[in-house]
Amino acid sequence: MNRVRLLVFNAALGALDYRVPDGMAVEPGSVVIAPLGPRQITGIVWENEHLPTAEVPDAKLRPLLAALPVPPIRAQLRRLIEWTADYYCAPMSAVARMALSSGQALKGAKTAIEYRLSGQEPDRMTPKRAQAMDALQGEQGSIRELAELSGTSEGVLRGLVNGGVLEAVEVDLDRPYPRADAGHSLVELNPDQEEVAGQLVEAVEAGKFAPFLLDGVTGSGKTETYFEPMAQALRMDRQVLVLLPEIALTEAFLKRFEERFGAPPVVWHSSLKSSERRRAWRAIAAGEAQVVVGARSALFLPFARLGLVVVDEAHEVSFKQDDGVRYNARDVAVMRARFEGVPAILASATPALESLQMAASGIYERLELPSRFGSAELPDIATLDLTKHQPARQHWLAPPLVEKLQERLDRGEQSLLFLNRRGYAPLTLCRHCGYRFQCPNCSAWLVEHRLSQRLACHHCGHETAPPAACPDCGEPDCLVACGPGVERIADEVREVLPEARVAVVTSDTLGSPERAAAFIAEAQAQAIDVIVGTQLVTKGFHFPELTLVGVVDADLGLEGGDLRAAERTYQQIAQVAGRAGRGEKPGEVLLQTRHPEAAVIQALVEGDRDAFYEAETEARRHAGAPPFGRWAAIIVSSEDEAEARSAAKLLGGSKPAADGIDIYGPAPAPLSLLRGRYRYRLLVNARRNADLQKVIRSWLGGHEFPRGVRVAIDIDPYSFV
DNA sequence: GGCTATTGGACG
DNA sequence: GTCCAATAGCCA
Repeated sequence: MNRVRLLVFNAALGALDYRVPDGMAVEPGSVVIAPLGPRQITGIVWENEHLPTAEVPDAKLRPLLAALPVPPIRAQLRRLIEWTADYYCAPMSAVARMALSSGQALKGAKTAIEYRLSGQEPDRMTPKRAQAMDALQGEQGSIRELAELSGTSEGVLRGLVNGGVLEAVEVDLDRPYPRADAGHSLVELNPDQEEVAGQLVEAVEAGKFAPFLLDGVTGSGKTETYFEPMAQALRMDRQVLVLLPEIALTEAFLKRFEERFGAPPVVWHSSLKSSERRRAWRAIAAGEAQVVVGARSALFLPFARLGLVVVDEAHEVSFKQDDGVRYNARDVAVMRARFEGVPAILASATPALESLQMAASGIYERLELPSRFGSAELPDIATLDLTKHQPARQHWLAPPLVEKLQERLDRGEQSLLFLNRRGYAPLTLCRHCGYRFQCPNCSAWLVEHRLSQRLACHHCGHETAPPAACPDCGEPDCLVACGPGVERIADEVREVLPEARVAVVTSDTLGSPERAAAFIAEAQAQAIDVIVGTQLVTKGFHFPELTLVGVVDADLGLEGGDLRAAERTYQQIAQVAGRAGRGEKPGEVLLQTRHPEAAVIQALVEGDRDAFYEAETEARRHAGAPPFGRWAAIIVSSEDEAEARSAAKLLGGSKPAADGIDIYGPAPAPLSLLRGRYRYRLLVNARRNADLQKVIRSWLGGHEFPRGVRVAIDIDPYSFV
């Protein structure tokens, strides 16, 4: 009897055995439809020895219903799915689902009927028919397209179809992508870039796993450098995966890519339409998509012959997925390259400490681009002590910063103000009774968005219109906005520099690729004088006339005291500073701070990255954090506060005592109410040699929880939220 | 007894 | 996850 094991797309079931009916051909990796009770489910044929399950007698097995018309998921990707599920303590089915991320593609080709001349003569010739036959020589298309082309009516053409003069052809709706050409337009590299590019090209040629840390200062031309190994992969007819942290960044990247390779790459992100998704997925699986640029979800795409993996802005925290399967795309990307046996390039101007450590210990090869491209110099960074230079009441820009902005405006240069807070004001309260507007689903204040006239929660999407009177005491016109968001800073700029053209750049205003492209075009055409933006503006953008960067609140990121606060602050400010002085003119950066003596701020001012990383390394060693130890967070949540608390307590009461493992908590999670769920958190710290995942699995595996309770495991947590 | 809400187990 | 059947809870 021909039986197979399936990984079925159901977290609770995992693996089930089925019988392969006569005449159906399946192999490991085949995507199939199987019966489950009265329903049908999708599954992937898996190796028995990789997917244990309870033995079930042959007689109980039901036959598979169908094999789907897609190439089998290759062993390399199956191993990656296993590794990811194992490392992040996630169900394999949830990880596998990310690989089959286009339901449409699984159904196979979507075809349409097109028509072309068959060579047969019509039984009866009319002037219209002659005109059509004349115009359609060598053409093919739908009836509508051909009618347009020939200047005749659809009726005339239907007549020709019935008479056999036009023959029907079935065509694949998913048109092939334009081919990228490795030699389309070569860019000139400086000697540093040449050297690094040469090494990377060799690595692609060798076709072996090799992880690289491409460590280049902002503006050093990292992208152009890693374009060369990409070109090498194209010459070898191998595919390339490029991961970018934000969709907003892809526009700028696409433009540079097209200039270099003569055709746009295939893009992949969560907001693709289902038809685009199908087209991309099928082209990737067929090996026809040459270069795929995507957000982290592109990691699990079924490449047919991957030749290189690139992670750009590899330090970005947005590579850490925080819902569903909580994985870090940067780390999984390296594993993907490893299973595929190809090089991986992590590119960043401010690498994560873990990445630097990997380089220091010889696991990653570090390649440096120490200077900016061309004549550009790194900008001067100085602090602006807010305790000495106080902004006016209800204002947040200190006078010296305003003067600098005015100077740039007078010279026709651009400025950028960075504040990592969307909206107008982070808190609204009633002047009369002190009532604060809070989200009903989360323990968070509602943020006022004046542009859209809403009070919005940034965690769950809850929104209301600002009321005319206080909902608590009923006093009319009593609401006051507290603190600044980017919209409010933009208002302040318009007030102090009335003639300046100001643009607000956040995920609210730059949500779609079209709007991102429009903004970039406007900024490059010098139609904007002052850009006010959140972390979205810290990366990727290249505006040669931008010579001043003001960080509105350099201390903001240090609040909250989480593990990576200092590193994130350093990276964010170094990145945003890197937007200044990328052209001929030198750049200047002003950091508004109340703690000019803080180590992070000092390191930025001195430009002493090594000193910062050394201090940070010591802090990590002390906290048992990566790379010296590892953390995991276990979040117990329920819509019922008491239920969540008691479940968390129960878990806490059964903490295992394992060597090299410490467990803390439970305590209310930093956001103790999120999207209507009450949350408690336990933290697990493991020495480097302890098996963190194994301890957690056996600890949680021995527990039954009430229905409403969810337990989420976050390995290597980032946000600590 | 007859109806609905809840819960636990099976699904291969 | 979802369906189904057994069970508990409720009213008449």
